[in-house]
Amino acid sequence: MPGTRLDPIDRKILAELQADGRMTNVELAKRVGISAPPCLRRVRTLEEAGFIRGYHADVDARELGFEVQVFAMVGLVSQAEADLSIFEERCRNWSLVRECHMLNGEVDFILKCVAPDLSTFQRFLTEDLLKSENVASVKTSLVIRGAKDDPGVPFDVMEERLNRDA
Amino acid sequence: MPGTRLDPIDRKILAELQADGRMTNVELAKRVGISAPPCLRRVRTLEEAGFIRGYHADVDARELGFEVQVFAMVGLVSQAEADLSIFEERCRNWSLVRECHMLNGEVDFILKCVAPDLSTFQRFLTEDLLKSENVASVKTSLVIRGAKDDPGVPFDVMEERLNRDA
DNA sequence: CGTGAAACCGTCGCCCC
DNA sequence: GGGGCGACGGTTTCACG
Repeated sequence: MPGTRLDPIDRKILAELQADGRMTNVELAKRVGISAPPCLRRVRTLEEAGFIRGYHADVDARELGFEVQVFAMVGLVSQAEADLSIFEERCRNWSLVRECHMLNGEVDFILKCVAPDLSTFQRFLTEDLLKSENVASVKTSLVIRGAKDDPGVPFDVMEERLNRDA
Repeated sequence: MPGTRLDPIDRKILAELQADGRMTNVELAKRVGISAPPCLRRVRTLEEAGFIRGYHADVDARELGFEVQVFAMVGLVSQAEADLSIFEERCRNWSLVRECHMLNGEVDFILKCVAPDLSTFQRFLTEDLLKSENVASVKTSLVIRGAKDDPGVPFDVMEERLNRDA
C-alpha cells in the first residue's frame, strides 16, 4: 500500500503545501511542529521521491481572458496500446489541452481544454483534433459555469481511512 | 475584453509563477527583466486583483495512495437556479469532489472525484451523491490512466492571439 | 522603476538523542 | 535514523529618490 512510508508529519507537510505552496519553510515548520532544518530536509525528500511534482500559481482563467473551457470525449478507432500512446503524446503537445485521461466505458479519453474564445477552440477542434488519425468521434461539452475547482487531493479523506484502518 | 489591463511583464510574471510557484522573487525579477521591489509589487497587485488565486504544491495522487479518479456525469431533476446552487454548494462540501462544472448538453454537471480506493468512492456514490435530493442520474467513468494533467492555462495560446490581433 | 538597508529566511555544519 | 542550535549568505520588503 503506498502512502504507508509517510509519517503524520510528512502528511501534514503535504497538506499544508497543497493549501499554500508559497508558505515559508519556517512557517511550515511551525505548523507541523518541528524546527526549520528537519522540515526543509523532509520537503526536499518528498520532492525527490516524487510525492511533490512541483509548485504552481493558481491563476484565474476567466479573469485572464480564457473564457472557454470545454470537456471533449474522444473515441478512437484503434485501442491498441501503440495507438493509445500516439494519441496521448499528441495531446501532450497541444497546450490548449490541459488534461487528458483514459477512461473506461463508452468513450476512450476525456480532455479538458482551455481557450481564449470559441473560435480559437473551434479551430483546434476542426483543424487539429478531428483531423487526427485514429480519432473516430468527439463529443464536446462547454462549461457554462464553474462551481468548484480545487487542485490536489482530499487529505481529510485519507486521514479518515487511516483512522478507520487503525 | 479582460486581460487587456495586463502588460507583457505582468503576463510573463503569471506564466513564470504558473510554471514554478515557489520561485524566489529575485529570480522572478531577473526573468521578467526588472528589479526585485517592483516585481514584488506587481505580484501583490496580481494577487489582490484576483488574477492569482493562490499557490499549491502539485502532489502525486497515485504515489500518495489515491488510486481512484472518477469522472461523474450528473443529471438533475430541476434546473431552476435555486436548485443548481444547492447542488453546487453540496459539491463544495464534499472534499472527495475536487471539481464541479456545469455543462451544456445532455448532462448538467461533471464532477472530478479523487478517492483512496474503490470502496471509499462507492460509499460516497451510493450514500452521498445518489441519495441527494434533485439528483436524477449519475454516470461514472473510472480513469484507467492519466496521460496529461497540467494545471492552469495555456499562456502560449494567449500570446498567439494577442499577436494575431495586433 | 531603481537603490540601499534592515529584518527575515533558506541552508549548512555540527551536536544531540 | 531523525531533530535541534547557531551562523552565513541570500531574500524579502521597507522607505526614499
